[in-house]
Amino acid sequence: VPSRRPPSSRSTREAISRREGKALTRQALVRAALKLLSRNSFDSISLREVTREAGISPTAFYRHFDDMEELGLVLVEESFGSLREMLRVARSDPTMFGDAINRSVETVVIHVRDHEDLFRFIARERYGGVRRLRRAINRELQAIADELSVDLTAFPVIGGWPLEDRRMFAGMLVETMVTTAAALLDAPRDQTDEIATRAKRQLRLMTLGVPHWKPQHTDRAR
Amino acid sequence: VPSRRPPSSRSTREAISRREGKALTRQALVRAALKLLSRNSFDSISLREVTREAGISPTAFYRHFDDMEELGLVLVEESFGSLREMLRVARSDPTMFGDAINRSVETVVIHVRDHEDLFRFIARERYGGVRRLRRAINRELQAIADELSVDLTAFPVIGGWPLEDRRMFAGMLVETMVTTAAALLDAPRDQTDEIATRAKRQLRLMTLGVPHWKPQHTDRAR
DNA sequence: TGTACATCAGTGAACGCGCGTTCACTGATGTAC
DNA sequence: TGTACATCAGTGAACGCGCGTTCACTGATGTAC
Repeated sequence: VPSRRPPSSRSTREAISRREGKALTRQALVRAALKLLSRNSFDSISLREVTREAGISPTAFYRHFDDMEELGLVLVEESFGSLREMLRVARSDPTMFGDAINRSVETVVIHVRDHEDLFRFIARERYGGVRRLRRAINRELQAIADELSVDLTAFPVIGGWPLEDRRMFAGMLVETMVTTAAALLDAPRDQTDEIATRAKRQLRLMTLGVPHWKPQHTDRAR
Repeated sequence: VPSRRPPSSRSTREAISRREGKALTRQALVRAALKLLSRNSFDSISLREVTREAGISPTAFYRHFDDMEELGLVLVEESFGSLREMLRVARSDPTMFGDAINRSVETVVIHVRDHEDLFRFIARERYGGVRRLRRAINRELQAIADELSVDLTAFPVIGGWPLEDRRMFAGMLVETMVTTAAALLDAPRDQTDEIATRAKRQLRLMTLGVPHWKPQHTDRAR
């Protein structure tokens, strides 16, 4: 009668605490779900598929999540955790050269290739069939756009815009990045450059409009 | 033992040919699928659900489609059929006033409200879990963008751009429209104006960049 | 126009299958003394 | 340090259910004469 430790057991026989083991299994469930999500959408994968992929019995699932929807929300959290970390690193990476547009697009290209499952999940479920996931994802994207709108204060012309205008522009940038990521995921590798170039040109055109934009008056009383 | 004509039988007792009856049932299946798709994504709805919603037995499904995927592809075809018809009418509607941006956004707002299921299907399955549907939808969107890039020749500055540049711009416009439609569908009614205004401002900013864009040389030899 | 036969959109029963969830359980890890 | 007990992550059997698909069928519509 087998009943040993977690499915993703370390090859070395390190002593492993119950807490650590549980965390490992949970991670296995999350990774299993992300993997399955690259083929299907969230509301069509089953609890049993996830546990099978993670290497545990279906019933053990309930030790970690109440139901699939809760797993989905954790997926959103963890995906955006990774994404924010990437952005944080990218912002302060001194080895990146070139202007902001080229840098940003290249960053997206690299990270999409390195974390396909994660980006696919976000792109797919953003408009997917599960309301709470859509909400959670759009909330996170909005938060990223809001942070970006603060960063924009450091840029020449746009830095002087009122918050609301910077927010609009940040929204366009984030939107372009997400669309580009989705396009990269669905296209063969040899179209990578084409898609990246297209994104750069689109961003360039947007920035060309910036100096000619008349910021809206900050007359709060509408 | 009942075995009468189609589920969506005309209330009046008009004579109905076999061919017409079959077409009606097929339409009922398409409409049923679109309706179910507003709650779930395509790869999570079942053949039996669709037939139940359409009011026929599960087995009759096979008189119309080989399987669900075929129904999905028909859904794409018919959805874009309607969409193109809307665009055609919108382009030639003499009762629409205002500049192109306001007109376009207002057109999207009106049609999204009138055909929620249709737009939701396109937005949802564009990045959804069924490869062939994604492909089909993106092909159609590309075709719409291409048509638009021809229409753009009629506009002041942009009309002189080379095709490739107009295509890029048309792509941005279509993308903005799709995103706006998706946002409208997922937001409560009282945010309609806010979303529409945002779209108009984004489009305005893009067009401000146009006069300052340096069209790429048409040196075909790269 | 009437009759005999062909077509075929729709039916209901049946199948084997994977699903989510419950249950009582096991046995290693953790803790109290 | 050793012992006795508690905890709890994971197990396998079992359940009822909806699924996709097959099959032989029915009876109104369509067609040939």
